[in-house]
Amino acid sequence: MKNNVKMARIQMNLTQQQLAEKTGVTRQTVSLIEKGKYNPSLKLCLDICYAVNKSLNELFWIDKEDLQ
Amino acid sequence: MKNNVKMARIQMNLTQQQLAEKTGVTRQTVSLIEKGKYNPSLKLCLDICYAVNKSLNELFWIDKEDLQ
DNA sequence: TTTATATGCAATATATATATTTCATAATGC
DNA sequence: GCATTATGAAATATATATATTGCATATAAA
Repeated sequence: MKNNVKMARIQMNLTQQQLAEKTGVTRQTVSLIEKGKYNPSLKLCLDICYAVNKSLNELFWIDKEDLQ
Repeated sequence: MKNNVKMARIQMNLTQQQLAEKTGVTRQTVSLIEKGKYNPSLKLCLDICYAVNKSLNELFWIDKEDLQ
């Protein structure tokens, strides 16, 4: 589950801890998502989008051929 | 978790059963997602997008003010 | 050298997405 | 009327996202 969360977070000058607080999850969850080790829920994806001012497509889109 | 899955599925002339088969889940899961009773995983959202040829933003975006 | 910050990772616990099975109902065609 | 298809829903089981806690390391600042 590759994504652009880390890049967007850094652009917004947020630490993992700060993004976690803004989205209501723990730092570990943010870390695992950035590392591509989790398959996050839609609600969490949306909360991350709101926190870093990006769209679902910008942060989470993966072309069909590139999934798995 | 309101979304546009049902509309897109019908546009593609797919039954819930057919969409479920294309996305590798059960009919019940498709039903609950269309009804807004589930918070689906990103991978399933992407699989649905591929099946109905829509983007994450088209099917699943919710403005911040409209989430809960 | 110490202290604080940022991140990664591992182990266990909990919540919930999803599967499985079953039943109900409405619509359609025979 | 009966059979089939499409959908909704409920009950229980399973897999996994997420929480919690704790530890390790690197970096920077004091």
